[in-house]
Amino acid sequence: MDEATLRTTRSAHLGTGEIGTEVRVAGWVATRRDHGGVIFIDLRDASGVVQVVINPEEHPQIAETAHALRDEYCISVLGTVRERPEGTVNPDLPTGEIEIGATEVTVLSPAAPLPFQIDDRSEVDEVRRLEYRYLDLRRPRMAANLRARSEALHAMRSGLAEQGFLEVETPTLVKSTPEGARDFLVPSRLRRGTFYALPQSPQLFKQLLMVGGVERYYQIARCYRDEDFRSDRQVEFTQLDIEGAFWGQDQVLASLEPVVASVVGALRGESVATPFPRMSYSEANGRFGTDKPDIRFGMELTDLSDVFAATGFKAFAGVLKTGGLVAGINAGSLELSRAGLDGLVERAQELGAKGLVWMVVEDDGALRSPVSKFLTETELEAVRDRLGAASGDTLLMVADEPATTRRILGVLRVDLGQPDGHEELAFLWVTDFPVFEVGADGRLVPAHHPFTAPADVEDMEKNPESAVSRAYDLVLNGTELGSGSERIHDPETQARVFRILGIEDEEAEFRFGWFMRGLQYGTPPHAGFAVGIDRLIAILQNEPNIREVIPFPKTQTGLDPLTASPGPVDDLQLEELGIELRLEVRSALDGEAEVEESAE
RNA sequence: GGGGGCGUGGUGAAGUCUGGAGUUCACGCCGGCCUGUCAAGCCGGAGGUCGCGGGUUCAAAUCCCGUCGUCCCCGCCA
Repeated sequence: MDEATLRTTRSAHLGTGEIGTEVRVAGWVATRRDHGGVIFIDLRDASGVVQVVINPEEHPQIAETAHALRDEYCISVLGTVRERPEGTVNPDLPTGEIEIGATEVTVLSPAAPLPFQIDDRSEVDEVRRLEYRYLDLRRPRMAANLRARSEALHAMRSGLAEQGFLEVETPTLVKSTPEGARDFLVPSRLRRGTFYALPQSPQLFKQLLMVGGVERYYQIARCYRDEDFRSDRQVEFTQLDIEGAFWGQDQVLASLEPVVASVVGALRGESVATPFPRMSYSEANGRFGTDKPDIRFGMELTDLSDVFAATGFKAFAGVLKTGGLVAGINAGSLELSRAGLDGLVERAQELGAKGLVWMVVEDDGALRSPVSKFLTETELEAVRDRLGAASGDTLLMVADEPATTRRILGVLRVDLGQPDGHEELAFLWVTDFPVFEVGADGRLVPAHHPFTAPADVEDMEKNPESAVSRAYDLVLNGTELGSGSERIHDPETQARVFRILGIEDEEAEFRFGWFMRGLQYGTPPHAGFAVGIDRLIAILQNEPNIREVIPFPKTQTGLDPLTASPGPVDDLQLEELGIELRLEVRSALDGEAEVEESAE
């Protein structure tokens, strides 16, 4: 088979310039309009669509073939490019001024009746789309997203190559370091009883590349985290991973900004102002109640603690007495029913609030609220004033521990105020993250990861809970696109961080000894970042979830409907690995198989 | 681990609240007619155990219980 025997040009490359020339095109039957006599075929290939005309009077030998064509048949057509007759030009089609008068039609492959139509006009159940992903990829939406993804990767690679970055591949079978997310494990056959893990990120390898004298590294890296799915989370995802030696935060941000901007340019044809604005972690939390603020809209948090300093309203007074925070947002004109307002209260409770105070501003300025009767006129007036209340506005207040108050109002703010699409792009660097957070069990956990450099080592040991790090996030429209930091480059500081985290020297040696040894050999100060590519492209393509920009994604329960993966394996395979399934697991699998058999 | 939405011919939806014959709409599929359409048009036809299991009832797509799948959210995601 030679391409020249199947086609000599691409559909979308044809125009009035080719009129009179004989061409051969190949592709898929997008639509077929059979008039009994003349038959029109819209032939689609990767470049676009061109109209093929079959006239049985001129070429009776191909009429039968053409009549039998069905949607999505793969065909090759020989014919002559000609101007369309007057009045039949299609201005909606890039090739709409011309058509191909067919002299020969060859069916390369017929297509079975389709499970869904190859167009964007109807929403098809996503599992069905994934089961037939190869057909889904022919639809304009997915074809455009695949193309966009490719262009984004290309823009990243060329932008980083220009800056002298070296693309280095790190392994995807690595040592399990049970920190943070759950690892995917891969059993070793040659060393039975031991396991590789799939990498959660190339973090330690890229740091060792800095030790290895690779001064500027990047990789388009596949990463794996065995945690529950979300619309912006798959267990397997792709990040743009970079690291630079002799760098600090400013060099990292300055290197990434033009790369991200060129991706936006490639996908949207618009320019993004650089440098991106920056905001500290504490400012972001104070103003927006989150470390990933969507700054496309206001509705900022207002501290009302002083207003209620001497309040008789017990719910607020109690919280304030124990160092809590009373804050509010003005959600604007929501026009919610009582049930709608109750829904907000439920949402707040779902997020962990003890309660939510709502107030609706009446036409006369009065505040309609279940708690109005507990508040003085002075307090109500101050609330109106501080929140800039206008007639019809809904005001929401939360009283709790400061972090809880901010977090809940931050989520409600996004629920109620966030713009629907992503027409506008608001990039933001959030800087000066804390080194540690207090985990659920009361122990300190890294706010980013344990290799993040503290701003001040002495301060970190004295006040670990409030210590600031050299870590930063990139945020786009309220979505965290990625994070990075200046890294710890001396082994002693690294050991001190591990100790604060409760990882004793012996354990640190067992888990990270291989890495810490590397730090002993003249490690340059270094810093880096990782950008979530799936999220970035999804937002730029205005897609509601990252599955739309991943060629073969998984469902929320980790199933790939196309391959029915994950699936059971042979006993022989398990035996080679020295693995035996627990009885209840095995019988659950057998039960499933029986159910499937009896269904047939 | 928890909360919620959804599941109806091949596809998308309506019907479910308020039980009464598998009813309807659009697309697709099959056949016929049709020589300038471009989401072609016209005529005809086929196609569904209403996700699955159980219960209530004279009667269940509809009410109840359970279960499976899926999506969204909380937890989780160094």
